[in-house]
Amino acid sequence: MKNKHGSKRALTRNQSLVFEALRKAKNPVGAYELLDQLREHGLRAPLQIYRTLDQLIELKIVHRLESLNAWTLCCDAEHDSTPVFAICNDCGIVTECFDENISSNIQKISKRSGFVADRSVIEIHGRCDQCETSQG
Amino acid sequence: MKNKHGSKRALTRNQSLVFEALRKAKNPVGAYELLDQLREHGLRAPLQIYRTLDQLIELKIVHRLESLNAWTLCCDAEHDSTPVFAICNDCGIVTECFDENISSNIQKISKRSGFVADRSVIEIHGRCDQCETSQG
DNA sequence: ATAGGTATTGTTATATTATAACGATTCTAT
DNA sequence: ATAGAATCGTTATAATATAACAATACCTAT
Ligand SMILES: [Zn+2]
Ligand SMILES: [Zn+2]
Ligand SMILES: [Zn+2]
Ligand SMILES: [Zn+2]
Repeated sequence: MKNKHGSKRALTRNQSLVFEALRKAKNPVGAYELLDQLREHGLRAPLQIYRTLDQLIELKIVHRLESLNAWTLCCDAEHDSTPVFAICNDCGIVTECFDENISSNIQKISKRSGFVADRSVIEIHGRCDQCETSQG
Repeated sequence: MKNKHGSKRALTRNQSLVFEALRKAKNPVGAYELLDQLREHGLRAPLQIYRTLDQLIELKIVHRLESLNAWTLCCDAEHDSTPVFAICNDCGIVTECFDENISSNIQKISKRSGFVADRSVIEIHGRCDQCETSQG
């Protein structure tokens, strides 16, 4: 994904299309919903979407939400720490946040059992502030 | 799932079948794999499996691993706190563990943004102690 | 610039995972 | 026993994801 100079390569056409679709969406988007939206721009097959999403994940600008089967833009291209996603059951909004302690606790819990962590999935379901206050 | 005395009801036939299949498995099992195994005992349709799994989750004796699309027995029927699953990429073994701090951190991270947590998914992928030490 | 090899992309087909709809059966309370 | 509610079985179908291979673009050395 990087060119020979190590700098970031511009996004390919498919990558840009998927990126823009995700950027315009309020909430995470499923693969087939992306496909529907991008048909008019020439994407016809699921694999074109899935491959592109994998590439954008590799580039660290997109995350997959495992408990939703959906994808969302990363809030910030630079983080190394494990993101924590807060997912609202009502409005579907997803907030990416970080917590030093959670990351270090995962390290600890891993070391305790000799487990070497690689990738963490942390997805909290509940109700966002807005839904909580507006509807009781 | 509880009878009128509030005590735990015995498992139904389907529940027992799925429970036993999970108990015998070393690792989490997918719905269609369960279906294959239980065909000889009279289960024929995916819904019979999915419904039963939902019931066992409701009974808090089974967990679903969101990042695997698979299910596993709970290590301990009594916990209230959020389980943390360590999933080995190599051998597929899944260890359910707990960490007071992680639970309280999730509370904090939630409160910070007014989010009210409901259900947490924490799944750590990596290599288990055994795979790590045996194969370098 | 051109040929040859490599990596990426497009396309078709298919696999895997999950749910909708509805009738049959069982359970529950009177 | 009987009516209503809940659960279950069955068929069909929806939703999500990948395998296989051909076509195209890309890189490298001449
Ligand atoms: Zn991020
Ligand atoms: Zn909300
Ligand atoms: Zn458990
Ligand atoms: Zn292992």
